[in-house]
Amino acid sequence: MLGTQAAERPPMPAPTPAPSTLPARRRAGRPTAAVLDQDGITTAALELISNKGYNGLTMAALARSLGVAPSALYNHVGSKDDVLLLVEDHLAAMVDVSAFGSEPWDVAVRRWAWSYRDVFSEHTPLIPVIAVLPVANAPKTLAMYEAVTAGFRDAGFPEEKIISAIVALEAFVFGAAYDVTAPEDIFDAGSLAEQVPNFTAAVDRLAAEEHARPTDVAFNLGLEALITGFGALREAVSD
Amino acid sequence: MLGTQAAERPPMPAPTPAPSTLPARRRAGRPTAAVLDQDGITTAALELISNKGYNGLTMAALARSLGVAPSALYNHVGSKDDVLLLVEDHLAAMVDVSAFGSEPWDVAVRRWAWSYRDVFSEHTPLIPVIAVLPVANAPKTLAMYEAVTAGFRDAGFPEEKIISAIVALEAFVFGAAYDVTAPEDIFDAGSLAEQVPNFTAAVDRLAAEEHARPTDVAFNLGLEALITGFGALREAVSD
DNA sequence: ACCTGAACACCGTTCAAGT
DNA sequence: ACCTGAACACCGTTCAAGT
Repeated sequence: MLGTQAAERPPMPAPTPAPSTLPARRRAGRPTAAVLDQDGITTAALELISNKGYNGLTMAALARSLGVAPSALYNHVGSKDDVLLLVEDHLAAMVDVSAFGSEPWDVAVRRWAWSYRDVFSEHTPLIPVIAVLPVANAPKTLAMYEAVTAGFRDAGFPEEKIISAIVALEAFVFGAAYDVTAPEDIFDAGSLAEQVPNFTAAVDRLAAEEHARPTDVAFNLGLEALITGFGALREAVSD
Repeated sequence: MLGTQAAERPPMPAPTPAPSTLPARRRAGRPTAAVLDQDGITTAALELISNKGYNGLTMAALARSLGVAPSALYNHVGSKDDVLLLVEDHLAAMVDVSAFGSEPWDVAVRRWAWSYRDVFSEHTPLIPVIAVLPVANAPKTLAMYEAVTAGFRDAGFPEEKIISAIVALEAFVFGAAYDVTAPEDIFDAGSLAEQVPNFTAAVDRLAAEEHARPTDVAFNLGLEALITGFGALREAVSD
């Protein structure tokens, strides 16, 4: 018993710790300089998600990767949802809105929508958060909306329809982001195949036809229909 | 101490319990007739979701509402995700596909899509589950796909495009289901309003204009664009 | 086969104590 | 103000024991 107990902790810790590459163990109490901030938390969360996925993003794991106790995080965020919000806003800044203002409207929408889908298809657990997210709490997300709205206005879109069109496009983008993550054989009816002959035939026919990823073919089909439909709403514009 | 201990449990339980309206406490061991099945679990889960929302749907709460221990559930489902799958398949049967085969294609798609959105807008936590769900495990969901596929084929849709069109419509429906749940002031930029003038103007303009719910206006706009765009893919058909 | 009851390995979050 | 450490009230899931 004594032997195993001794192994748990060094018997005489040095009063002044020797210089070491190991992170010095922090004593309780306020550190002289804050070790955490929202940017650092965001970066660590993204790193964790990239390595372990969203199941690996726990407050404990996040704290560990930052070298602090879990409770320390709550000095900088109100909840885990706040962390997800920080991540979401970071990702919104990566969505490509550069074509609005430089390219024709349809080209700009196409580039924006594909980029938006690609970014969030790797982060679908954020979608429920975004959908309910007041934009006031997400400045980079808001900046994205501003760029897109300006693009629609300059393209001659009637102002009262701009938000509705963006909301509809965004709904399609989010739904399509989930579809990207679906398993390839999601439409395999298995033993029930003979009970759904039309469906099975259509699935087989698509598989025989396609070269591109089915999820990309579907996204392209829907996006082009939306662009065509919404393009007809535009009023005559000079340039 | 003796007093409090006595209060925890009746000191002498009757060997044969007297008839009572209280549910008789089950002893350990296999009951003579199974008390659980998948239908009962599904019904109890729906009831729980309806009363307490998805946060209230825990394996413990589900077991309690069924009068069993939580571990008993695992004789009938493999995991909590299996429970969500049972609920999803039940809801799929409530989606209105009745217009396929009796009404024109565009009317049928319109009725299906609105119904699909309405059903799942109250059950958005299922959407991540459906998106990755192999249809072989969800017979009622599969039956819905069969009805829609047959409707598209009979309307003269080229077979190799049917699945892509359905996937695109479904993506839009799922994204729109989230939008229904969004708070009304989701687009209020707050103190950042002056930094996003185009966006703020468009949001204000929409608010001044609309009578219907903004989420319904956006859904209608997108759905009609998709119906128009996809309708053009149809080949000439006799009836 | 199908139940109970105890246990396991987690969660997110709170809060007193320390500097 | 910003950290540690202990504690709280949960989770979903496993498994031996019982009939």
